[in-house]
Amino acid sequence: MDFTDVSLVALRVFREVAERGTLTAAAGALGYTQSAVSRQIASLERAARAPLLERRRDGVRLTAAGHVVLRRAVTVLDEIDATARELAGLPAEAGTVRLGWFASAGAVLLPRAVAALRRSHPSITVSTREGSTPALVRALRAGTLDLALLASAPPFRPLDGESPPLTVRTLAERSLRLAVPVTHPLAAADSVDVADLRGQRWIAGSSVGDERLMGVWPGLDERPVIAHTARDWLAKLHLVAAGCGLTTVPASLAPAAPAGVRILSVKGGPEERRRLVLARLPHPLPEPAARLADALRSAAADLDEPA
Amino acid sequence: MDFTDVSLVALRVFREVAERGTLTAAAGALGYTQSAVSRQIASLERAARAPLLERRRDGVRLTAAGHVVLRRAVTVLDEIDATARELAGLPAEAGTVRLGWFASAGAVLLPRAVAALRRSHPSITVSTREGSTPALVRALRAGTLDLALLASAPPFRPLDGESPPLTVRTLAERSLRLAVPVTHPLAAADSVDVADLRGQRWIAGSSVGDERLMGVWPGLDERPVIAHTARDWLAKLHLVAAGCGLTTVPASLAPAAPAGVRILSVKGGPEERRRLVLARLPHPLPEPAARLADALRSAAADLDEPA
DNA sequence: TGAAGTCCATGACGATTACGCATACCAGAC
DNA sequence: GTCTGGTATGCGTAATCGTCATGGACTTCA
Repeated sequence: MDFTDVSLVALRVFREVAERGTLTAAAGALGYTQSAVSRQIASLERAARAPLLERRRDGVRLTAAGHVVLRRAVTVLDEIDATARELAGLPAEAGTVRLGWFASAGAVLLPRAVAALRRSHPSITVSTREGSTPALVRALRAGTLDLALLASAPPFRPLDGESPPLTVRTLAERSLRLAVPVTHPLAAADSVDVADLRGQRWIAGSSVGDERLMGVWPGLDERPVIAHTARDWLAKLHLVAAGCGLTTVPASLAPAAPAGVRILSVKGGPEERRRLVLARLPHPLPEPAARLADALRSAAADLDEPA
Repeated sequence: MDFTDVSLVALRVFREVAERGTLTAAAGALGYTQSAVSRQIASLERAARAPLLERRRDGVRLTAAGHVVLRRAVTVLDEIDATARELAGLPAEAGTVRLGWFASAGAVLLPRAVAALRRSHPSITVSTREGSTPALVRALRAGTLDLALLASAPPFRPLDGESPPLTVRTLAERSLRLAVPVTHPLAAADSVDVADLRGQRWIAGSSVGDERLMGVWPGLDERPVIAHTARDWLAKLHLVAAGCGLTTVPASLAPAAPAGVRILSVKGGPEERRRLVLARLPHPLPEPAARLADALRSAAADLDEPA
């Protein structure tokens, strides 16, 4: 079995695995069994005469050979899909751009930029999906996304160690904010001191295990009390409005705060800088993607100006 | 069955069929049965929801949809094969050029150009194969060749009706010549009159059926006597040397005439112009192919000068 | 320290697929 | 008619590929 005899479904499975980071997840996404995916990958590795995945506790990562195959597989599969569209008489998908975004960008920046783009370039179709930073980074590498809106915190590491490195452009850099109920004593002032945050009840992000505890003000010198955990921003903010606790929010989310919530800055501690960045593969960007990138940039700038 | 689910072997089979012009020939080349090829094509057409081949008495021709699929298939298969090479640690085949040639070019122009190129650009690898004009044209379209050296006779039609049209460059245009044994009465002069060709015995090219009878001087007002038929130039010329008959030769072959053969021009009839042309796909040429094209051009020019 | 959860690999089995063989069909040459 | 190109197709067999079920390695939690 030579590599020239690989099957397209094996390549498709491999791309999905590269994007999901897990055989099991890829199987779910494809409607296969984990077993089937495992076999497909095994057969692909046999054809390549080299391991393509490095098996780790929490899933898999691409090896060097894996990156080679992924890059090629993406162009092959894109070509096949383009053929299918061409045969079906559909216009080439030249006018669409695929954007991935981290949840914090979904409430304000994303709708504004997409609306602006629809006004200025009505012919461009934007399709987007939400995802975690690693998922979006993998999707960029797998060629499933053109652009990804990501959050980045100090020490502003590169998004992944792979090569070629992703191109990253900072759209906005502002300090982390605090969401408090308007009924809360702290809500009286425009800003609070970090010392006043001791003993508060917090609404955290994903349950636990995340490297840093999202939602709780970083660097507190106590073990925080987690009253609730929620991934969804709307839920989080309404929990805050209901007086269930405090939480941190990126400054860019401020315009979307519902009634009953005040967004404050926090003084007295180390500055907590947060970046909103736009990432993409280093290759030249297709035209519609470049236009969307422009729209995102100016939407981010507008966000900064009036503040 | 969607087109996105085609199998690579189906694409490979299809490319081979496009190149050979016949299911049976493709089957032979691939080591398959004609039956298997027929089924693969049928399955491909089912996936494409459109006939890709037009069945004719003497084989098949690509339909419009067939051309779409062929173009895509070529890039897909090339990508796959490049992946295989990359995985095997082989250098990308960037330094090689594939040339096809019509038999008349094989004795003089081809060896000279390849030798010159080896001197001037030793790092370029040239791989060549001989073939009939339609076979070479199909191979160009199937992406199996970068360049093709072809013979062309009035009325100098385009090589095929397909689009995009092939790029054709004339390397040399000279008149058809006549090969006679040195012992023949006609060999006394430098040229013969067309009237003297009546009643001669001829050595023709491929048996028959070819649109025009190769080897016999065109336009004779009699039914020529075919003494022998031979496709191979060495055989033909030695048959001439042995006094078995006369035959026509392209002027470019003159330097390769063996002892015992004289190459004469023919006066008194309509001028019989023959072109030696270099054909390729209209896309930009890879660097090594451009160098070989240069070498062929100058070899052809050198051939013309000293004449 | 044991139970439960994550992940991937693999043996057994069944359904589908894809091949080769033989044959049918069609059209042109003689 | 018969022969010689070509393609299509019924049939039997062998290989492929999915699912199911299980096992092994490891982490997390009580």
